[in-house]
Amino acid sequence: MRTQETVDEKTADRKPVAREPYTLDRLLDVAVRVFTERGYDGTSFQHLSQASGLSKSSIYHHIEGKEQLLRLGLEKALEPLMATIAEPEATSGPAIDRLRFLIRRNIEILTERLPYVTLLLNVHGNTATERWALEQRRTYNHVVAAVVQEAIDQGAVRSDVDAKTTARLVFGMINSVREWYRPERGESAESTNGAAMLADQVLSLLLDGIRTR
Amino acid sequence: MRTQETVDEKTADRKPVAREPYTLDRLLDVAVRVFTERGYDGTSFQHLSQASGLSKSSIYHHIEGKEQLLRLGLEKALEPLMATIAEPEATSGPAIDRLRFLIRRNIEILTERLPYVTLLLNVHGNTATERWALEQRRTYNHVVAAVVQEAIDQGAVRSDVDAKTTARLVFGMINSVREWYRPERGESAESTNGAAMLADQVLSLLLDGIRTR
DNA sequence: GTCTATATTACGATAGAC
DNA sequence: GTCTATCGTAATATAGAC
Repeated sequence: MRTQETVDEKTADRKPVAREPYTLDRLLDVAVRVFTERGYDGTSFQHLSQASGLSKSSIYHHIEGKEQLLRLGLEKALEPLMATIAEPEATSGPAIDRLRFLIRRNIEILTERLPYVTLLLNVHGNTATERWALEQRRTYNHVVAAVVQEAIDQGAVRSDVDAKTTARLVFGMINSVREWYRPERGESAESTNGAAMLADQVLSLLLDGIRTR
Repeated sequence: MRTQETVDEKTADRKPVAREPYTLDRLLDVAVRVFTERGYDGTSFQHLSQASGLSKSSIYHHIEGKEQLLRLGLEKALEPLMATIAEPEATSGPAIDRLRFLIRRNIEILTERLPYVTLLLNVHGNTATERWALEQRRTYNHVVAAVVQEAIDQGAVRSDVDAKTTARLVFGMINSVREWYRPERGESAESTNGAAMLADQVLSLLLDGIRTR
C-alpha cells in the first residue's frame, strides 16, 4: 500500500498542488463578487488578493489589469441582455406579449447572473469600459421603451403615462431586485423555482398593481 | 462718479473678493454632486478641487476629511426620510392611506434632494459612515414593510405577494427615479410641478398597474 | 480663507526568482 | 502559476506662508 494520500487516479502521477490553480474565469467570479460588494472603485488589488488567496502580482498572471476584470464582468451581463432584444419573442407578436417576454427574461438574467448584472447596474461612467457599458444599456432601454409605446398604441397599456416614463419605472422596479434577491441554497441556473416565482409576482404587480380589485 | 465698478450698496464698503468664499454648505453641495456622478470611492480630492475651484488643501480648511463630506451628505437625505416615518400621517389612519403618504413623501424627498438621496442609495458599506447609513435605511424599510403588511391585513393590498417583497418592489421602483429624473429648469423646492405630477403617476402605476382596464 | 510645498501612505503594475 | 521585492504614481492629509 502506498503511503501517499489518496488522490484521484487521473491525477495520481501529477505534481500535487495545495489548491486548484486559478483560471481567468474562476478569478473573474471572485473579482466580480468583490466589485459588487465594495463597488469597482472601492476595490483594490489588495482586496482581490485577500478574496482570492492569490498575491497581488499573481493576479497579473491572469489579467492585463483591473479594468479588464470589469469589462469581462460587464460582458457576462450584457451578452444575454442584448441577445434578448433580438430574439423572436421580442420582435414579433402583440406588443404586450413582447413586453411580458422582455420583463420575464430580464428577471431571469438578473437572478441567474446576479453579481454581473449588479455590477452593470452600478456603473458610473468613470472609465472607457464603463461608458461603453452605459451605451449598451441605453440601446437596451431604447428598445424596451419602443415596445411600451407600441403596447400603448395597441391599447394594452395605459396612455396617461408616457412610454419612456413607464419603461423606466417598470425596469427600475425589476432592476431593484438586485439589492435584496439572493439565490436559495442549492439553487443554480438549472433549478430556478424561487426566481420563476419572483418573476411571476413582479410581472403581476406591474401589470395589475398592488391594490386588491 | 466713483471709478469703482458697480456693486450692491450693502457690500460697497466691504473688501471686494474675486469669488464668494466657500462655506461648508456650499462645498458640500459641490462634493455631493461629484460623489453622485463618479461615486464616493471614485472621487478624489483632485476631482473635488477641480469642481470647486479650490486647491486640495483649501478644502481641508472646511472639513476634517473626505468621509465627513459623505456623512453630511447622507444626513441631508436621511433626516427628512427618517422624519417621515414619525409623522402623524404615517402612524395613524387606514394603512393604505399611510402607505400612499409614505410613497408620495418619499418621491418628494427624492426629487427635492436628488443628489443627497442618490448618494444614500448608492452606498456600499465600505466605511463606518456608510454602514451607519445602511442601518438607518434598514429601519426605514422595516417600518414601510410593516405598513404594507397592515394594508394587506385590512384587505386593501393584494395578499398573494408577501409584504416584504411588495414593499421592496414598490420602493425599488420609486428609488429608481434617481437614475433618470432631473429637475426642470427653474424648478426649485418651492415650485415642484414636475415632481408632483411624477408622484401622481408613480402612485397610480403602483396601485393599479400599467395595464388598461 | 486660500495658497504652494511636502509628508506619508496606498494604489496599480512590473521584474525576476522558484 | 505563484511568490517576494520593488517601481512610479496618485491618493489623503499636513505645514506654514500670505
